[in-house]
Amino acid sequence: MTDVNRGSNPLFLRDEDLREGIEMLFFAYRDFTTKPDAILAEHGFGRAHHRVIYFVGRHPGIAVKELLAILKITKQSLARVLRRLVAKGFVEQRRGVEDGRHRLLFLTAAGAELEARLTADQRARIARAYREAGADAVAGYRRVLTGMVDDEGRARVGRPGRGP
Amino acid sequence: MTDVNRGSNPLFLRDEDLREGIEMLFFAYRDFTTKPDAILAEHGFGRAHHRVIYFVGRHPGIAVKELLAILKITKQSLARVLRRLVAKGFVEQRRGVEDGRHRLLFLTAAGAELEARLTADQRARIARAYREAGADAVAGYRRVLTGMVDDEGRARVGRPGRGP
DNA sequence: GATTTACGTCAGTCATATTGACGTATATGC
DNA sequence: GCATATACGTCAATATGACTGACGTAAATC
Repeated sequence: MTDVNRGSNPLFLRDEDLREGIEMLFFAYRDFTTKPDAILAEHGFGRAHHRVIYFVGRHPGIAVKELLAILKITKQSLARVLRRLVAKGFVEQRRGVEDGRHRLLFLTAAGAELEARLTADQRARIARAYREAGADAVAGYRRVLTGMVDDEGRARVGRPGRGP
Repeated sequence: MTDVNRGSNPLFLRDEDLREGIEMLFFAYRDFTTKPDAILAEHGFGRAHHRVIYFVGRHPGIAVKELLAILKITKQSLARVLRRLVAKGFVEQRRGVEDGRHRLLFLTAAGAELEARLTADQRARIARAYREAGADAVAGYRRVLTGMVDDEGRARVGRPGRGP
């Protein structure tokens, strides 16, 4: 086991500490989705639409299969969400040039605008928390959360582009 | 604005940094719920049942209204979940002594056992991430996440008992 | 005694997700 | 070139989770 007691104080993990960690994650996620949910409701969209818009914006030209790997849902679930986003003109599909089987996904101008609106509150929330906590705390936040996600997801965070 | 640049390095927040923060939260939450979801499926339960079991275990004797305030869902949504948990013998309702209108919620022995199973993976996950990251990082994680939740939720984290 | 509070419930609706099966177009390997 | 694998779409059935709106009951409070 590496890096035990690396900090200034030894790490005694009581059940109470662990539960606090669980709850903070729950509350943060809950409050993190409140504002976007309200914006999505204007269009009759749900949280799933937000996730698709976010990751398509983050990885322009992402293929359906790669998006499925990020979201970890079935293609049937994604299809229904994607269908509406395309129908309403927020997402655009283009046939892949190198591999004609791929349907590459892009945000339209309207999609990019909606993405910005949806993410604005979340970005502001993160920025505020980061500034109030300070750079050292941000580094700690990143270290802990990175340790919490599975290897596969760890590789995916903060690496924009087409994917592997 | 307080506490800006409190750490060893000044805080320049690029869009990239903020998005990374958003994504880590998404992936952590996603991976955090995978294992419990599988256990819940054995009983035909969903994530909502886990949340109720967790918070009833955390606050034995909590009233329905207080639970609704934590979960931020409608009483109709809670009722359906609670009904099944009571019917299957995981949660128990007792009429309040001081105030006869309250239905106080408790886990049964089976409920406590299920709660332990459900939370085991999450606790292990947090514990591992905490140990690998070190005490300083944990303090940072807590600082940042605390800044992210709304005031109301902030007061609720890590304060077991009956509630206000 | 009237009002408020806490809780339960019926009814209808919608979004998100699942499994399973089938079809089509394209790429790849022998 | 043909067989197979891959990427994607779709139809169908089903379940959970959440909502709004309305109505009822019991207990506390003013």
